Amino acid sequence: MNTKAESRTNALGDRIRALRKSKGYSLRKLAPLVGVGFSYLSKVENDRLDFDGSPSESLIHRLADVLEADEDELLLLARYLPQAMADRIFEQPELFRTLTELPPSKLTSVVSRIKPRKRSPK
Amino acid sequence: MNTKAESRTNALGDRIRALRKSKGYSLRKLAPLVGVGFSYLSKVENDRLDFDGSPSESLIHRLADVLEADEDELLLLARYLPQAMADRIFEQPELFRTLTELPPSKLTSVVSRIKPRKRSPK
DNA sequence: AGGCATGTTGCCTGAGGACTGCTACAATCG
DNA sequence: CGATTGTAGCAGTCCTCAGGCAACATGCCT
Repeated sequence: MNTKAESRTNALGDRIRALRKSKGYSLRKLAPLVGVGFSYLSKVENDRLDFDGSPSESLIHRLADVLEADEDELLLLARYLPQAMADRIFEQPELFRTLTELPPSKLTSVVSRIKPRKRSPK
Repeated sequence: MNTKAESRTNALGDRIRALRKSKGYSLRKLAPLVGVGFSYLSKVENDRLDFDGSPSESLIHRLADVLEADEDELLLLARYLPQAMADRIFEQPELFRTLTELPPSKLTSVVSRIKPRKRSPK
């Protein structure tokens, strides 16, 4: 009943919109800078693409570039694997299989041991 | 100078061929069981697809099925992320970013601490 | 030798993805 | 008010992917 469209949280679009606004760009301004039409950008931000899926990886790339954002963050929101991550994963697959099989809580604790930082309250 | 074709080690094709032979299938026997033409299978095994890339995820799936192989293993060889892994990664992206940024040796040691040993025969 | 099963390769095509490029419309604002 | 902005629909384009097909080579068996 819901291929996507309604109800889906849409983190990517929201993030892009926020970035765009923070730069003071309108859709019509930004579009040519990343080489697409403004109406397409609108659809991206609202997660209203004709088909089901994300915009191309290369568009994400250009957006990160122009909006001076963290490319990997955007890639992940669009459900693309950043290159560096992909390399590591496919290089040591079993290792990551082990990790993904861990219960989330344990995984989190393991990582927090490695990397102390990362807290919530500001 | 080398889009791919030559020199690439081709782990996926080799693995599929091994599995196929171990089941005593010829290309022509196996092909209909996974719903593709035998010549396409040959290309898959030899990594001679027209373009650069892997066969479809769904073909990998059917191959794992028919050949009674570990699906995730094949998916990873074909550079597809197994669903479970993808879910975890996109669910907790920063966590995996941290992990992939670790030097390989450290990552390995961390994991081996979690999972004692992959070791040993029954 | 012939025949047949097997594997390899090059060209071809159909479907779908990633957009373009309009157009029209509603809301906002200065 | 007019100008700017965002939303939406839809036809049409271009390209890549995934696989099909026919022809070819090679081996093996009696």
